[in-house]
Amino acid sequence: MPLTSRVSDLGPFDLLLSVARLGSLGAAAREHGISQPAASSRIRYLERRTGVTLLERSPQGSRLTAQGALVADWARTALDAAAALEAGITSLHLTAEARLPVAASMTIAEYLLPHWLVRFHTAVAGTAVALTTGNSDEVAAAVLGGSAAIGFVEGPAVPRGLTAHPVGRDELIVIVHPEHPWARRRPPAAVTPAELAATSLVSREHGSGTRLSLERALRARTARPLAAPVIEVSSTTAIKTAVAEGVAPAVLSSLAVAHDLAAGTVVAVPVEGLDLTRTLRVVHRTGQEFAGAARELAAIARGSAPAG
Amino acid sequence: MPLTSRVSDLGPFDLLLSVARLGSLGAAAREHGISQPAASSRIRYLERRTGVTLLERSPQGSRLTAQGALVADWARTALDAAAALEAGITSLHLTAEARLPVAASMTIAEYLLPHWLVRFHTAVAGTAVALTTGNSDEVAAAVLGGSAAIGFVEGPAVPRGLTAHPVGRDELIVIVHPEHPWARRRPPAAVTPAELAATSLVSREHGSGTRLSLERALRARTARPLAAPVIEVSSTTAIKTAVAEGVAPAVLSSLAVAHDLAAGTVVAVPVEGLDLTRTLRVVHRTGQEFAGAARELAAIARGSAPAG
DNA sequence: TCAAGGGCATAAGTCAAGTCTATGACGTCA
DNA sequence: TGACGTCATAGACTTGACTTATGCCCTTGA
Repeated sequence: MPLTSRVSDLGPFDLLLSVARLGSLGAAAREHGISQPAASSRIRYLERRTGVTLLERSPQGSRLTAQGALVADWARTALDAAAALEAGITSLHLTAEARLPVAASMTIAEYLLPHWLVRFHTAVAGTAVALTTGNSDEVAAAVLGGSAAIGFVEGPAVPRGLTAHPVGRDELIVIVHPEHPWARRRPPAAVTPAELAATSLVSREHGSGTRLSLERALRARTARPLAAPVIEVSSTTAIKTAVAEGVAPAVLSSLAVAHDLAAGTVVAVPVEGLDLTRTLRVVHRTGQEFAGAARELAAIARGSAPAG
Repeated sequence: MPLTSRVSDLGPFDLLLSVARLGSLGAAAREHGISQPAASSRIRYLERRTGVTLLERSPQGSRLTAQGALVADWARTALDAAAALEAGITSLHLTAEARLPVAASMTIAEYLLPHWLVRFHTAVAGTAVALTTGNSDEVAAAVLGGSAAIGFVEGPAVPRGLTAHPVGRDELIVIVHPEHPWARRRPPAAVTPAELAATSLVSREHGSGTRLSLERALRARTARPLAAPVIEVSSTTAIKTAVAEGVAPAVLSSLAVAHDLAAGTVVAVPVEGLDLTRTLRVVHRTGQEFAGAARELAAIARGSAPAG
C-alpha cells in the first residue's frame, strides 16, 4: 500500500490513449505537442517496462493490440481519476480571476464534484471555480451570505431562504470488517435497526451530515438509545481505515465506500427496513436564479443524475 | 479530453499520502527510499504547482491542512486506480516464473479483477498472475482444458464440468445521450421492454455475454423481434463514445457505466419489469478444488461481494 | 513504374530535472 | 543543557528525456 512504482507517471498512458483514438503515433505526438520520435520512444519505453506489446505498428499507422486495449481501458480509469484530481486542485486555487465561488458538503466535494468540474472546465473554459467545503449548515450559510454563488448539500432539509433542486441520491451503508460476525451471517440475515442502534460504531464528529442522517433514521425505527461511538474521527478515510482494521462497524455513504467494497477491504451489511437513502441537492438563494457559469455547473450536476 | 497536465506524475501525491499516514516528511522519505530533502522538495514543488498549502509543518512533524486532506482524498482515488493499472499490467506479463493462470470475461477483467489483484499481490507476494481474457465460453474452455487454474465468467449458465461460486452481481443498464427523449421523460416514465426491443442500439458483436444476456431477457418479456443494431463495435469504450455522441442508446453493465453516469456524459434509463441482473461467478474444474494461490484469489473475489 | 507522402525507428547532441550529501535552524525531552 | 527529532537550504552530480536529422518501409496516384 505504501507506494506505486511503474505507473506513477501517467503521461505515457495518456499518450497511448491518444494513439488509440487517432490511429497513429505521429498524430498523437502532435496532439501532445511533442515530436514523433518522442512519442515513439515513450510508447516503446512503456512496452519495455510493462513487457506487453501494446501497439501493432505499420506504415499505415498504429492500432492497439488486444492486450493493449485492456491496458488502455485500465489506464483510462486512472486518467479519469487524475483529471478529477486536477480539476479539484484547480478549484482550491484562490485566484483573483474570474471565479465562481462554490460551497459543497464533504461527501459531494470528495466524490462527485471533481467529476463535474472536469466537464465544467471543458464546457465553460476560463472560469475558475473556488471551492469551499463544510457541513450542510455551513454550505447553506455561505450561499445565504453571498460568499458562494452555488451550493451542494446532502441534508434532509432545505434551509429557509434557499431553493433546492435534486442532483442525485446516495445511500448510507453499514460496513464491517470482512471477518466481522455480521459479514459472515449467511443471507438474508440482515441487521435490525435495534441491533445497529445498540452497537458502538466508528463515527464522524457531531455535525456531520452522515451521522445526523443515521441518527434520524434509527430514531424513527427503534426506541433504543443509540450506543456511544467507539471512537470519533475526523475523516471518511480514517473511518474506513478503522473498519478495515476491525475496530468496529461504521456507516458511510455508498459513494464513499463503493471502491472499498469492490476491493473487498470492507464488507457491506444490509439493514432490515431502514430507509437510509437521502437526496443530494444543489441550492441557491431563493429569488436569485442561477446565471452564467453557476447555471452551467448546476446543469451538469443535475444531468449526471436525472433519477434523483 | 486529450491530455492531462499537472497531475501526470502521481509520485508526489503518493508521497503526500505517506506523509499524512506517517506524520513526518522524514519517515515518508524513508518509506519511499529517498532522502528527507528530496521528500521536502517534492512536497514543496507540489504546493507550488497546486498553489495550495498541503502540509502544516512543525518541528514535531507534518500534518495535512484541511485543503490538503481533500487533495489527499482525491489523490487516493487516482492512486488506487493507478495501482489497479499496475496490477493489471503485471498480470499480462508472460513470465516463466511461478505463475497462476487466470481466465476472465471482459467485464470482470476490466472492472473488478485489477482491484482483486492489488489485494492478491499484498496477500501472496511472489506469485505472478497470468491473465487471459475472452467471452464466457472461452473462459470455460480454458479452465476445462487446464490452461487456466481459475476462471471468472458472467454468463447465466455454468458450463458442464465446472463448479461455480458466485462472486457478485451486476446489472445491465440502458444508457442514452443526456438529450435523448428517454432521458427527458419526467419520472417515473420507464422504457418498456417492447420499446427497447424495437429500438436499434449500439451493440457489441455477437458472442458478447452482455449482448446475449440482454437478448435473453427481452425475449422472455416481449414477442417483438429485436431491432438490428445501428452499429456493432468491438469494445465497451467504443459503445460509450457512440452513446455520448448521440448515435443511439446502448445496454452495458453497471460496472462499465458507473463512472460515466457520475460524470454525466451519459444517462441511465430505467426499464419497466425487466430483470437485467446477472451473477458473476468464479469457476474451477469440478472435482479439482482451488489450492494455494488460486484459493486465495477466489477468497478475495468472493469476499468482495458477499451479497452475491 | 516511379515519385510523393505519411508512418515508424534510430542516432547524436542538448538541456533540464531531480537527487544526494552536507549543513543549519528550530523545538522537545530527559 | 545536550541529544535527538523535525524541516529547510545550498551546491555538485547524474540521469533521463527531449529535439533535430536521417533512413527505411509502405501506400497511393499519376
